[in-house]
Amino acid sequence: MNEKFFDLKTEKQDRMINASLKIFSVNGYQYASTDDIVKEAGISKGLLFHYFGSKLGLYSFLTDYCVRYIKMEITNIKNDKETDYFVILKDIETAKLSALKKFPYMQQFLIMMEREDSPDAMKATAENRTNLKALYQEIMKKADLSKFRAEANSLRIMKMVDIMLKSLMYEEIKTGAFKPDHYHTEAVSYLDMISSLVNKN
Amino acid sequence: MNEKFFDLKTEKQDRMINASLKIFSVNGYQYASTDDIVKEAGISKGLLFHYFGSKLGLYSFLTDYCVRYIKMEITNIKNDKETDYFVILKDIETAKLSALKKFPYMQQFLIMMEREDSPDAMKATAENRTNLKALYQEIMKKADLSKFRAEANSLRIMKMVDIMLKSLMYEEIKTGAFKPDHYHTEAVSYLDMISSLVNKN
Amino acid sequence: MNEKFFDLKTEKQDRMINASLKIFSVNGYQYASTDDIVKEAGISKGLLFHYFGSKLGLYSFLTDYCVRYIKMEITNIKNDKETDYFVILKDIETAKLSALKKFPYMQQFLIMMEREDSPDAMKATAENRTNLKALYQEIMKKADLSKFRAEANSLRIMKMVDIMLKSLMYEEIKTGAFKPDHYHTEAVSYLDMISSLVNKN
Amino acid sequence: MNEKFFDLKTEKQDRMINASLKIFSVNGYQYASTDDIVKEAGISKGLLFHYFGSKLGLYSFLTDYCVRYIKMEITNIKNDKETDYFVILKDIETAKLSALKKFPYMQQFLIMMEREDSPDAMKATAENRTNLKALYQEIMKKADLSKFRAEANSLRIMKMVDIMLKSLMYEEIKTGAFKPDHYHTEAVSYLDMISSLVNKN
DNA sequence: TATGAATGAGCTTTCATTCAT
DNA sequence: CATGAATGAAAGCTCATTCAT
Repeated sequence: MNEKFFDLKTEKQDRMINASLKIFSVNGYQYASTDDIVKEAGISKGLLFHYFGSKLGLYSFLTDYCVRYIKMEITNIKNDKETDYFVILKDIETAKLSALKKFPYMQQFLIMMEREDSPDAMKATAENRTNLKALYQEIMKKADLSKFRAEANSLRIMKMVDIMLKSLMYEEIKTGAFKPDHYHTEAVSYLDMISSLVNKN
Repeated sequence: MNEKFFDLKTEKQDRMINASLKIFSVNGYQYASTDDIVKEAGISKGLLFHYFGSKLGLYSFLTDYCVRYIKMEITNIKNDKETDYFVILKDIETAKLSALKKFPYMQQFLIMMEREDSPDAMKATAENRTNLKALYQEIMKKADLSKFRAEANSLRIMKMVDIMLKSLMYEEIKTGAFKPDHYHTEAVSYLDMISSLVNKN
Repeated sequence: MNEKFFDLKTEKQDRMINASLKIFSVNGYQYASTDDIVKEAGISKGLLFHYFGSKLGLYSFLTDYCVRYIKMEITNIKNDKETDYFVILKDIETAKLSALKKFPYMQQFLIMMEREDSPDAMKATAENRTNLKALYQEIMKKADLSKFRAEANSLRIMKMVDIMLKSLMYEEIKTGAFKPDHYHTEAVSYLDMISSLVNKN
Repeated sequence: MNEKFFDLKTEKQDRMINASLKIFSVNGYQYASTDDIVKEAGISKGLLFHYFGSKLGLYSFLTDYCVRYIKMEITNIKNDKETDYFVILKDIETAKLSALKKFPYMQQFLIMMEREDSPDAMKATAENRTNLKALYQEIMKKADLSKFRAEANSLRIMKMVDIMLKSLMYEEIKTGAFKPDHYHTEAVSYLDMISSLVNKN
């Protein structure tokens, strides 16, 4: 991408980013048309390609941008003392919720990114997907997994919970308008249930 | 579709079906090119359209075919007496495994079908998706959910398990060659673990 | 074409000819599909091409066949003594009417042939069109044009009448089912009117 | 169609229109290839579809455009006082002649349009064909048909003249290069002759 | 910097024609 | 003689990308 993008007025940057996130989130990489993106952003076709070179370049940039932003939100808010796996997860969910204020489509974009089936898009985002996963693992080092019942294989539990939360959000995205608060309530319900099943006592 | 397709030698039918399943599974509806399909099947472009009318017609046929096939496998193998939710699920997994012998890409195709984001493809498969879901629900009526611990909300548990199994397979598909046996072992491990957490005692 | 066509049973020959005439008449050369023709004739695709080599070859054969047939009908029936231009024309119309008994689509085919806009079809039928025109001119040599009023340029009158009759039939063909008797009545009305305007007294 | 077409330089608009008129006139709807049109117009494939959406959309636009243009020419030039049917017709012919200066293929296009046998093309032009016919009828209300001899059925005479003029032009178009002036002379000759036969005295 | 008209490779689909049986 | 499954060139159309202004 062309670094001069950051010299644009913040308002225009955000307009372009939000428009792109929206179109990619709603349609997925392949069905997102650059025509729709520039219409939504109120800019010209040429400008998009001037700054991002290609549709894939734009997608790649957005991936970077979102992962960086989410990392920041999560790093800021987390409570370093907490050791309960499920409580930490709930904190992360709360942090994500706050990221949606500025960029309403950011979460949807990240969820869609992980389901992307376009080979190009997958290649372009591989690094960031790994990146994000690493962050979660880093955070989760603090979790005290010894609280888990003996029957609960901790790796499997963690993967299951991860998949569960992503699917919940994906489902809401697909069945119409995604409502952050409703999702948050659902997510907490699941986490509480799993917690009561997995933690001792 | 043109019913004369079924008059072709079974070998050719299977070659066409397998090739289509493969290309659609690997690329998704939109990115699956009819050129690739005919190349893989070793037939001409015209023939494909002679039998299936359109790319969407082919996709629609495959959906029908797979759902019907899987339903048959599941109906045949299930043990009517069993009431344990997790044991029933394991029986279903075993049934699916056997379906893969003839059509290696059938499961992948069905998994991809449920994630399809092309509006056309979604419309064409809506009925079959509902259909398949109904079959699972029918089978699951026999499950005795009173075995679940009080903390386990049965609807949430069932949804979670469903998502879990699909994601497991999807993950294997996406990270290279899908190996039925490996998937099966994994699936059983998860089911056993969840069972031990959810069932009383 | 393959002359062995004439060794086929007359019934089959006629079935193939009638089917072809029908499909070409109704759709015109370009929109007539060989699939429709073989379906209508109850024969296989291969047979059609075995005898006629190509769609154009079939079309060309039909042109020949119809022109020859119509020439025969006209030659047989005409009254050699008649000299009134318009009476001769009415005799010809009556002769054409009788040709429709065996080949219902023959007239329509010939009318459509003259309007054909496919370059290939036009080239293939040029000779026969000229041929047919020559026959009419030959017959019309007997007409006593001195009966015409001075203001009536005989060449222009003849061309006008010719065009008029063809258009009348074309119109009936295009607006649904062509009814020979209705057409015949109309044609005679026009001929009578023009006669009364053009002939002296 | 995309209204931005009219923002293009007039020269380019005319180039695209003329090229399309030419290719459609010469080949008819079905045989007119979009490849030929863009080659003739010196533009890319994409541009054609950008402005007109589809081959049928282009055809439909041209129909509109020509009918509107011809209506304008006819409305401008006609002499409101004239009541002689044949003189009015000659005025119309003169008006048409002037339309050909800017768009040489306009008349040919309209003539071919009335003979079109493609179902799609026919549906798309039905309204405009009716439209054009209505204009002629409106103009012809001023004609004083009481001048006609008793033997001349006015409806039949008018239809005959109409068919005659169209066929004259069609014939010239089909037998090579259409020459407006030559056609005009021919048309006037026919009109004068018919006039002298049909009008009293 | 910003525009949007213009491009063309690549896709799905059609249909006259061929050829193994 | 007869079949019809199979072919593939050519058509209409899409959309990410370019470039003159």
